[in-house]
Amino acid sequence: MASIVDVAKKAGVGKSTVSRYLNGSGYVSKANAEKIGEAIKELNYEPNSLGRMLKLNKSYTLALCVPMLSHPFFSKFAEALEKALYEAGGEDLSKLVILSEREGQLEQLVSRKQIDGLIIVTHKPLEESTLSIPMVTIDRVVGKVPCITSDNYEASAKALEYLYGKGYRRIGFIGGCPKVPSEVTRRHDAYLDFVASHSLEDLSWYQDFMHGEECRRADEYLSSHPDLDAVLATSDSFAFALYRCSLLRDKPLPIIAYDGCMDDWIQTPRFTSLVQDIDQMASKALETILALLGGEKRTGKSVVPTLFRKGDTA
Amino acid sequence: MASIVDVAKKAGVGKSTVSRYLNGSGYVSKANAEKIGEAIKELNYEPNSLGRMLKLNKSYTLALCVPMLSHPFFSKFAEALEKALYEAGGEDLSKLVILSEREGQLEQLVSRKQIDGLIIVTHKPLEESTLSIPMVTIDRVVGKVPCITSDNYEASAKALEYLYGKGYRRIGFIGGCPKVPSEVTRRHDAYLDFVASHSLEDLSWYQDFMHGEECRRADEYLSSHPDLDAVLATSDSFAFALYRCSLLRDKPLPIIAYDGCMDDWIQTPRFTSLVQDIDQMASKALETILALLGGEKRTGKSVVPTLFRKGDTA
DNA sequence: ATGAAAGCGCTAACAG
DNA sequence: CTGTTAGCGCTTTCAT
Repeated sequence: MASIVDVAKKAGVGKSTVSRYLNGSGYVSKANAEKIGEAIKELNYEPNSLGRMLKLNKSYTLALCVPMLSHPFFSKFAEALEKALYEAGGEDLSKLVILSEREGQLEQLVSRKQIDGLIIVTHKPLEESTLSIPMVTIDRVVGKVPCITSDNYEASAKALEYLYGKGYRRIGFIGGCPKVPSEVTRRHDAYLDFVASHSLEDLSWYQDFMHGEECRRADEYLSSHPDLDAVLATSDSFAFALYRCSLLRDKPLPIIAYDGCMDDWIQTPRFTSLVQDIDQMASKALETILALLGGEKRTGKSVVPTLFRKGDTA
Repeated sequence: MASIVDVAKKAGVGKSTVSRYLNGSGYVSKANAEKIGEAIKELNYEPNSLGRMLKLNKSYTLALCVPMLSHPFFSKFAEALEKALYEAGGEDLSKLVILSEREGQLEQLVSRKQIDGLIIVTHKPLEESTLSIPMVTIDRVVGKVPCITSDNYEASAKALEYLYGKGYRRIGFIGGCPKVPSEVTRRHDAYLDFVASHSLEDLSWYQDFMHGEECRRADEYLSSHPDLDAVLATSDSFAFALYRCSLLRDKPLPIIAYDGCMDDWIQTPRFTSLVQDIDQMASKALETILALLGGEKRTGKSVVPTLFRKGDTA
């Protein structure tokens, strides 16, 4: 495996000249540039990133931490982020490592210098040490850490008004209540404001729960609220669960679903959905973390608009 | 940030002793071990992986290359692999980077020493240079590269016999035909053998296609085969598409679906499915690549049994 | 059992 | 514009 000194030797120059040539920093004479280019080609030289990493004390690696990669929203997000990172280019920094919520793993990766930056979609408590590297969150509120989110309040309000406009009055809400400060609570805020301002009854189910329990929760919800006219569900899973349970009871309940992530796989029912712009959220997250990595100070939240998409369920 | 020499100084020993202490290689006296342990604690020392990486010329990073991370099968696989990797432990080597099929990216990562091993689920043509590092494939056949797959032939045969046993005679098959040698072609082999041995008509659709076209393809398939009794679909998406299209035509067609990956999100219909044991495939893939990394020679394929799960669609 | 020393491949002052 | 030099933090002979 040829190294930079081999190239330098072959081209008859010093290795710093080769380094400059490689990085475009500093000047290299045309003549030398040419010789170096040839040497590189002949030797089939590829820079060894490990050397640069050590020297620069950077791993050229970003980590994405998700609660559950197999969840359609998170896998879409991860996919979009990976794509955005690739497109952002840069000689190196083309690696995205995926992590699940786990005790200590993130901390170790950080302290051992294996990752440069962190994108958090989890709602797991954070160790302080993690905070020492550039970080951005999705939805989650952590001190002054930049947060990318969607217009949860406005989108929810719009959906609820839509249902109201259709004449529904017993309008429900089902969703998981995060254990840590998060922008997604704005969806429930919108619901509460909505029922208050229209003098409607609060028919919401808003609690902490685990992925996988959606079906049971939806069933319990319908049992305790037998006379709903329509529901705003905060995830595709809840929407499907509600749809199914309501169908088994008698009529399919009008439903608006957050996300609408599964349309590529499921054609029916086509839910009326509040579609988060995952691509844009990923791009903004990346843009922010790259800025942070570049030394810029960033803080506060960045809001991405949500798309209301009419389907068949409401 | 404390380095190994700081620890050595504080403990009053040489840095090689600290290194030995850290790696458990070679001997270090009880007395020194204790002093080193204290120094590490006091300094809050964490080894910088970058140094080790350069020295050992290893990145402690594995790459997983998938066609589409948002596809339920692939995201489940990635999740399982990440979990298996974490559980395999090892002081370092806890990183999994996710890559999409893309021109040149893999090659660059390899030549720049940014990944040590590769798990391939894609059907993209491979550059030769990529083959220079340890690699394992899922389903795909590439020379002597170890391949993890499921018992595609037997599982398909069993499903087809099941349909036959139910009295169906006009049994169809729909699936994508990979462009490169792959174990999944065994599913179609099983179908062809099945219709031949039972003197049935070959009613299969088996062509190359793109993700996202399932619905249109299914519709075309039903148009050209209006009198099917039942179908074996090689993916959840095809199954859903068929289900939907057949429903719109008149009767819901009996369907058996490969994968059954979406049961966590969709409760209805519950497809009768051939469920691949993704966790086990991921574990085997990891076990194999770690063995390869450890210098073992491995080759040939490793077959994981598929589960036949009765649902409501057949 | 241990320390000194060399060196992995690269970048970045610095002096020319 | 360019070469020399000095490390980045770690592992690993090799003497002792």
